Amino acid sequence: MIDINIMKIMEIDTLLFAKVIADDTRQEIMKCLCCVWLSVNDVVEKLEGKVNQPTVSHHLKKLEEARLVFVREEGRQRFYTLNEEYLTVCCGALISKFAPSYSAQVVPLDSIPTSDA
Amino acid sequence: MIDINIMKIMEIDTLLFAKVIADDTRQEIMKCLCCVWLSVNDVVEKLEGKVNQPTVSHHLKKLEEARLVFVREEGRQRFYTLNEEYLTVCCGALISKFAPSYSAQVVPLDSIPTSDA
DNA sequence: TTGACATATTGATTGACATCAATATAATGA
DNA sequence: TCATTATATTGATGTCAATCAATATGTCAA
Repeated sequence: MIDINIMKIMEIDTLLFAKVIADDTRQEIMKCLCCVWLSVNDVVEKLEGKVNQPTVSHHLKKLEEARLVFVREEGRQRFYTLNEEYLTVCCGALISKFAPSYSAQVVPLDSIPTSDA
Repeated sequence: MIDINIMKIMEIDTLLFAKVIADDTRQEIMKCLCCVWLSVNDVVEKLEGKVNQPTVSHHLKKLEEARLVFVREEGRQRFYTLNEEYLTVCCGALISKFAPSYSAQVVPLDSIPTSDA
C-alpha cells in the first residue's frame, strides 16, 4: 500500500510540473480556480483584460495536460477548478526528490490520487 | 511566533521559485547538490559533458539568487550544496497559496529559515 | 612575478513559449 | 436553418532564457 504510493510519487514529472506553474498568468489563473468552478469566460473576466480568451484557453489546456485542473463540460461551456490534491502531491514529489531529509514530515502518502482521471 | 512564520511564508515568491526549478539542467544540478558539497567543476564532471562550465556557473548563480543553494568559498573554489530546507518551505508556500485545504497537514511552520543568509 | 587553475562574465545565437488576431468548431435558441 | 454564444485552434510575432566560445577575474604555487 505505502509502497505503491511511494512508487507513484516517484513517477511524477517534477520538470513538467515546474514548467507549468512557472508562468505568471498561469499562477493567476490557478489562484482564480482555487476552490471554485469557473467557465473560461469567467476566468477571462476575473483577469480584467490582462489577457484575452485564446490565451486563457491556451493556459487552461496546459494546466489540464498537467492534471492541475479538473474540467466539467456543460453545454457549450467548460468549467474548470484547480486540482489542489494533485498540486499538493507534486509538491510532495519535489520535496521527496530534492529534500529527502524533509520528506517524512511533509509528504501525505495516503492522499495520492489514482491514475484514472 | 506562528504568525511571523505565516507572514514569512506569504512573502515567498512562488513565481521565482517555479521559474528557477523549471529547467532540466537546473534540476539535474539540484540532484547533484542534494546532501553534498560540490565545487563547480565537480558538478560539471558529474553532468558528464551535458553542459560546460560557464553554463553550470550560470545555473548556480540562478539557484543562489533564489536561495536554493548555500555557497562556501575556499581558495579559488566555490562549493555549493542544496538548501533543502528552503526548498521545502517554498513547496509549503505553493501549497499554502494554491491548495489551502491541504495546507495544515503539510506546511512545516516551525522550520522556516530566517532572512539573514 | 609568472604560469596554471577555478570560476565568473560577456556577447552572440538559438529555441521555446506567451500572446494576439483571425478563424474554426460546437452548442443553443429562435 | 440561421444567428448567437462559448471555446478551441491556427499562424504570426515578439520576448525571454539556455547555451556556448571567448575572455576576464581571482587565487595559488613556484
